[in-house]
Amino acid sequence: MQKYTVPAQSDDKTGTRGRGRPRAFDRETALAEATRLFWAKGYEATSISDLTEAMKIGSPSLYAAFGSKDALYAEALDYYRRNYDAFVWANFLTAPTAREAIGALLTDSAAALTGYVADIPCGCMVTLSAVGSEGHPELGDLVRTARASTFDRVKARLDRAVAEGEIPDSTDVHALARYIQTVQNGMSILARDGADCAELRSVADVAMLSWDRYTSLATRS
Amino acid sequence: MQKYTVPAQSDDKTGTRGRGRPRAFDRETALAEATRLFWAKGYEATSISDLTEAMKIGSPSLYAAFGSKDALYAEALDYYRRNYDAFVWANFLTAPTAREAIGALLTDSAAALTGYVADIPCGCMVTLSAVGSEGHPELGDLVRTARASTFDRVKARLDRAVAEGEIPDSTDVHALARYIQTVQNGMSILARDGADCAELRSVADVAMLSWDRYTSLATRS
DNA sequence: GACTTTATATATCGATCGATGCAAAAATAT
DNA sequence: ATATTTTTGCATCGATCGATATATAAAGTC
Repeated sequence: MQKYTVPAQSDDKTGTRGRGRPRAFDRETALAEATRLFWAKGYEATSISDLTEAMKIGSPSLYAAFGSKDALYAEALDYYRRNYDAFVWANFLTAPTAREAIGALLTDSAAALTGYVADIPCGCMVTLSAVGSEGHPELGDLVRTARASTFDRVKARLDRAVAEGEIPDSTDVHALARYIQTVQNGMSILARDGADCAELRSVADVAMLSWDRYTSLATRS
Repeated sequence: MQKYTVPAQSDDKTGTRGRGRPRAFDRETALAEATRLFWAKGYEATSISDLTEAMKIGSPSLYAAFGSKDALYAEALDYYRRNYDAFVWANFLTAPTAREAIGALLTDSAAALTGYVADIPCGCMVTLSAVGSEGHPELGDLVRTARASTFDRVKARLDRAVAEGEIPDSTDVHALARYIQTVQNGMSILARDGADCAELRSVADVAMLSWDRYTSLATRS
């Protein structure tokens, strides 16, 4: 049922000026290339020409397979989530305590955002996306929702920690979750500007000191 | 010596189809409008048409006065620095202790980045600028340098605090400064997504707990 | 092997991009 | 007043934007 297959390259060294259908393309591979391009350059700065060159297809194929630039970007965001979120969230989700979960989130973010774990662009595609500032309200909502999911996941974990008695009942989990989100967001910008993994790790270490202090305060106004 | 003046509006309700020179413009006012537009929408998403409309001038006037879109953006960055940096840095620079300086920086950032102190776009123009990701290396260097200045100012203040004995000699001021920079950067992204001043203030409060903990550790490996 | 379907490359669309030539009108000088 | 300079609005430039029409070659069907 898959519509786009790659038929063993069908060597197009024929003298016929390449017209028609000399080569098919793999949709997922093309989407991967588009994702990297959007990730590295952003939505506005990435043109259809850039995309077709990187995806090694013509623009009609792009539009037939993805519909529009907007729709392609939306699919790229989903591809990013499916393939790269685990780098940051895997250990968070399995950590036994909230402290270890948050620590893992920041530590793994330091590694992932600096390209330390794989050959990927620096910084988070979602965090650094400027889409939606004007002219693309739907995509703007999409990336804002994606950014909010970081907060939601962290806050849910903190709520659980309160329920389990790991941290005091009086803890302002909303403020603490916002703080974690802030630190992780900030790490993306530093990573984009060239900060390395060790530097972001030290930031994560310092950030966790607030956790210790905050969760050890028995009562708050 | 000023080249662009505004001659009391020279009411152009004349029947003559407005050709020629019906109105002069104030360069600084036009630059202010351009700055707001670049600030709110970013470099790529802001077109010359957007600019000329907001600045209420024709494109030839824009190019005569500023040279190019790149040059205008560079001037807008400078205008931003001249007019809005004080919101964030004024109390930092005059605070007697490093702790108060850092606290003021984060607190004032919370207010400034959310438009609490003036009718300005949310988030830092420099921090959120995606310029330089491709095609504009010179502007990219400019904004990266501007972003680095935050770190430089913070680190200089921390070095002074060490020299004055406010914080221990063994403090890793580089890591601490990077941490502060990270938090402030992250606040810009939250502000762009609609976080309000109170929320960012609570983030600043949590962030300062790391300061207290970090600077009270007598020895470090 | 001839016919139909599918998906591609070429070429190009109208719109808009950043950037200018030109003529007219305000400001200035004489 | 007249001439010169300055600076604008109008019109438009070539290039590129996102998106398509058309023609052609591969794959599928019989």
